[in-house]
Amino acid sequence: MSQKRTTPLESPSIKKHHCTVDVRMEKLGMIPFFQSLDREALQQVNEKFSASHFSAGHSIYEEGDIATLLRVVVYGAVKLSRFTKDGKEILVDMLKPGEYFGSLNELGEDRYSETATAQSDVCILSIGNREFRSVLNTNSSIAVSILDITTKKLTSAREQIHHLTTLSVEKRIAHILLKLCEKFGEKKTVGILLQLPLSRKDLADMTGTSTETASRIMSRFQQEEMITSGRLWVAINDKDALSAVISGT
Amino acid sequence: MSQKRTTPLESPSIKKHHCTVDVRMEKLGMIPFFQSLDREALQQVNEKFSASHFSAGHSIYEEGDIATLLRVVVYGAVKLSRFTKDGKEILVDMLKPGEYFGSLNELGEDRYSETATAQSDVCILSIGNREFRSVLNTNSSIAVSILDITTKKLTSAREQIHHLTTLSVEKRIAHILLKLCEKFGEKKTVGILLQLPLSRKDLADMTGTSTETASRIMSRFQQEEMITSGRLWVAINDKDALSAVISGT
DNA sequence: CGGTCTGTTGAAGGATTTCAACACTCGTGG
DNA sequence: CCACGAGTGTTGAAATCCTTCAACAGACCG
Repeated sequence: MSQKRTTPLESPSIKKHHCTVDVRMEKLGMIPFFQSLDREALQQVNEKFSASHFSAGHSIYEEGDIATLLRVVVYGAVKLSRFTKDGKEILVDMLKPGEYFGSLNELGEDRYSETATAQSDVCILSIGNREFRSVLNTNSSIAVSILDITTKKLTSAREQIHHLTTLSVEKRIAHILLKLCEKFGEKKTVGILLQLPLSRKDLADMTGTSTETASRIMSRFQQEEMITSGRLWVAINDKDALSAVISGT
Repeated sequence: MSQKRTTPLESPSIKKHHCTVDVRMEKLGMIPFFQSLDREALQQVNEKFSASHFSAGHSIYEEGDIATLLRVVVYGAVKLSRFTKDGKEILVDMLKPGEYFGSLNELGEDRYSETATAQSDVCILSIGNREFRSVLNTNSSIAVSILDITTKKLTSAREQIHHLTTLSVEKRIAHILLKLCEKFGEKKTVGILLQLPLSRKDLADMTGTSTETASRIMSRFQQEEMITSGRLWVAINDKDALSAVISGT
């Protein structure tokens, strides 16, 4: 077993031609809430979107900016987070291709309640808030579909609240690792690699703890061979053991 | 100033005739997401709902039950909460008349992710999940309206996560008091009375702390005359002072 | 007027944060 | 090509906020 730790993550380079009209159509069609549309309706919707790219670490919009666009991740991972006055970051959600974010507000401008950052290099489609609402109004199946997604996110947020108030930091980290595993996991020769750049600070911000505590716990997990981890990457070796950590005393 | 502390809350007795067809129509019309309907459409929707009553403290449904009904609070307050294995309760939301709860799932039964309890005596309207989805599909304005509400709840849940991970217990309690004040507050001779039965344990469960800590902090607030409180009731005297607690060091 | 539910207060103990110092990785420019 | 520096990860020790355990007081109900 090589101890050499070159980053095992996929190269995040984006080929610009990813966002030609045809590929956009294909991507839009893959998005859960557009799956009910036929090709013609999809084409109509497609014309209202415009594409943009951001490289890793760059901000897409910031908390407090006036919210006008609804966006969809086409490629890469987007991090949603909030900041305290003294600069501490709280990680709200981590999005993968097919998920929406940004403004879904009623007309009359609200402001973004969180900051969106490109976690890796990303490709984004966006549409004006106003236009999207007219799509929703003409197409109730899309509205219902987005409602379902939002309801699930609400349930998940409430689950997180539950965890924050009842579980120890160790269990919270075990849980978030399993959750990320389901969403971003990719089977490799040994274990399941999380296909996104993930620092100790990101983990800490997701579980509401300090970088140091997250580091200590990850070290322990690694010693017990549940995970393997290096600079900005994590692989899970033993899901069952992590589950056991959560249920244990 | 009388130190006598008889409960200043409104008598929670429900007159049964509250739920005659006419009154139901009136109540339904007041619910935010039905306001776009004309009288005829409202009547059609109304026929699909059925009414029920629960007295304070009784369970409406429990976490894990099969979820088939969507419900709307007509009168009183409903508490949504979750429980840990060892019985600790986490308060997820506190609902007032006009708010919906229960199942909003896709067909193919899911289970309730939380327990609903009558916080006071309550009157509830309910409708089958399946039927409600057909209402949504024929009436996109309702779907959009519910989507808006759910989006707001999601934002609010995320704000709570933010608070849980960055604020001290004292600040979290100050914050929840202000939030409850906006939702359930009623101006009285002195201060603003929260129009719902609210124990120290409820406050603790909302802010993710222990009953004792909540009690200590409420005592301090009362000593500093920001609030007045007795058995199962709280009145806020000085909102600005509570805000100051949140922003302070 | 006793029992139960709710609220209060003290003291000990524990989980986590904070402060501090150091090691490692990676990209960049000399 | 190597050295440097910034970003990231690790580890120890002290400090702190909060929980837990325990005992008791007051309010409400039958």
